[in-house]
Amino acid sequence: MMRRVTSFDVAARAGVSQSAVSRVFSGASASKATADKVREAAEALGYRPNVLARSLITGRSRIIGLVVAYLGNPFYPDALERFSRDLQDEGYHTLVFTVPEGAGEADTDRIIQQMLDHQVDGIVLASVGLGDALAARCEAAGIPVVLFNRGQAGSGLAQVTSANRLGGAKVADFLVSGGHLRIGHVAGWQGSSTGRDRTEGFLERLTELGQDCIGVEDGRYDHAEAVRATDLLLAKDVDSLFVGNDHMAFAVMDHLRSTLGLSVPGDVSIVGYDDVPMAAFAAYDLTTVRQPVGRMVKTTVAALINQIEDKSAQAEVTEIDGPLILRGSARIPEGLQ
Amino acid sequence: MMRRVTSFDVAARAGVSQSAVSRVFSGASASKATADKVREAAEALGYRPNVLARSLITGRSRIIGLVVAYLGNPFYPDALERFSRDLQDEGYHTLVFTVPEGAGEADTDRIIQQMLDHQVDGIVLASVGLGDALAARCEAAGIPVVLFNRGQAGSGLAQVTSANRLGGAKVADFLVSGGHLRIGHVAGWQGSSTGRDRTEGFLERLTELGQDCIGVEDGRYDHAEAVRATDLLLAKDVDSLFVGNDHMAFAVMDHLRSTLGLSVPGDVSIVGYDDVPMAAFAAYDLTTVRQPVGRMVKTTVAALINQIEDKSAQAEVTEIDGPLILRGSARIPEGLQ
DNA sequence: CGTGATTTTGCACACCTATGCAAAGCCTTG
DNA sequence: CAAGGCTTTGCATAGGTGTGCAAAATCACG
Repeated sequence: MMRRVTSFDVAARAGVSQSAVSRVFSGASASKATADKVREAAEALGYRPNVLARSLITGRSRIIGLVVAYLGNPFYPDALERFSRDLQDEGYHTLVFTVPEGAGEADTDRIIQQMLDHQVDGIVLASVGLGDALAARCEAAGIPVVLFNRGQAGSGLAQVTSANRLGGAKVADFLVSGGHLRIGHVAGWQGSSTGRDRTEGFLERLTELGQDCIGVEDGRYDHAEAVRATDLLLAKDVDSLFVGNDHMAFAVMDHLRSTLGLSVPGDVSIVGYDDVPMAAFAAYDLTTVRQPVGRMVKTTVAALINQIEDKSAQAEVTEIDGPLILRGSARIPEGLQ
Repeated sequence: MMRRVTSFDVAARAGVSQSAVSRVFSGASASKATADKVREAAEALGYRPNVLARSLITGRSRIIGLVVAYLGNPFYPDALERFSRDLQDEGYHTLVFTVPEGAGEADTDRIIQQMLDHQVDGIVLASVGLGDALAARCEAAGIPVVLFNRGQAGSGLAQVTSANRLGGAKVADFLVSGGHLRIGHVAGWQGSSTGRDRTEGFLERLTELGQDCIGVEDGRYDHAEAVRATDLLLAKDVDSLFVGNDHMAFAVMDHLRSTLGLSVPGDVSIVGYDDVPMAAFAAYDLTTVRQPVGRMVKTTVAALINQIEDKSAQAEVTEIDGPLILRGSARIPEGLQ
């Protein structure tokens, strides 16, 4: 195993000092002449600056910690892929941390410590289920944090979500104008801001429209729970369901069609939330509110880098609007055909 | 922003030398007495060793580079989640690199360089589409590499795959004993070893059974291509299709049922490969060969760590067998009901 | 208690880069 | 040509840890 080639080697070959080499590679000022000599020598020797040494002295690792809980919901892999790509484009890298299913305080602490140990420059918390403790501790450690697809009122943390209340309202508008009279709601986990906001926006708009919601059941973003909730609502004879995310909506549709032999949208209209790629598959053809992942990720990255480069920058709270995507899982109002 | 607390601070408080502190935290020998004093002082000051400094001097970062191309196929998020978790358990961390869609030589080079820059201790190449150049260069850089779900004959690299040839053969057995007479194959990408192996195992066994394959079309692991391939095979009047992975099989089923109005398995039996979680969803209920992700990942991690800790360890080539999972997308032989 | 073997400890240096500071170089202008 | 301003350069040090080496401490044993 050859010894690594260092800036001293390059300096020697180029006939300059080590600091000159450093300056050339860190973008500081240097004359054209020396820059050329240094680059040539570096090229010849195959020199690359040692990231670790650089991070050690600058205190900036150019690594972002991405905390994620559950990749089974296809919304998150999609986001993860984009995060990795966008951060790469900005010269950052992505260290992934997964939170075990039933993560307790202890697990959370360990993860935080590990991120601090690696001196990540910033953190993206891309998981609805994470306790507030985690966010608070990141904040306390003085590391920029952005919550992705997760809000936390009054936390003072930056956050990027879709316009969940508005999205919920759009679904209400859509179902009512579609002539549905017995509307039910399999809610997203009410312990999460996204779940609550979608539900509230939905119910408020229904009230404004003078329509009742037959029933609300918490599906906890979980397949089995969603099925259980669906059964409860069916007992109340619903003709339509707003389901808190696509992942649950698939389970609901499968249950309605395969287990109960019902027709969607013939017997029950289904509307989801997220517009994951699978929602467009013909087997589901799910009408749903799109969360614009691309823009959400770009906004998150921008907010994070902004905070990193200007520590005094205040935390922004961003909501990104997404359209209702009309497909075949819910009766479509005549005017919109 | 407080200054970080260093091993010197701990040493001072504990009344020992810095090296004593270092030894306690790096697991080297130390007397019980000093170890206790050091730990207590560290606890009081909130000291944690600086990972960067440690990596700089030991040359080991305890970071694994995970290269992945396409997370749209749910097999990979599942694997990624497990990698992150298992590596965390072993004290390693996961730096994720995504290869852009049409990645050229230049992109590949950049990714390698970035991994080398970060001095990753090992690399997992979890992508079938990656050029051999990447693998070769990692090897050249002297960093342990394991190919995940991807083979490369004669490369001398460690690799972990499922038993793809055997899996293909199982499908052949199953379709033939189910009484199918006009069998077609939407192949996985023939530029990948997984694709080729599944196809070869399948075709060889068909031949052994004295049965012809009506036609083979390369679906390139892509939705649109799979649909195109399906149309070509349907023109030959197939009664069953072995599709190279589940991800394509979903597209094929959607196309058959929704676009063409055919019944699965009534008109055409479909068998996939992977057994991603979605294959169990009622809408598809896909008969498929399971790739045991959990064991594949664990094996990969073990092989990688083995190579890291014992550089002379020779690269192992592991194949892991997985069962055919019987569901409703293909006619089931009477004996197996 | 003395001697030799073994463990523990501290010193000093290495790892590799970035950066403040002062000296040296260059350019401009009268 | 000289003076003054600006840019470039090298020196030296910091950043926080691991580790070889030799001294010191501990232990075993006669």
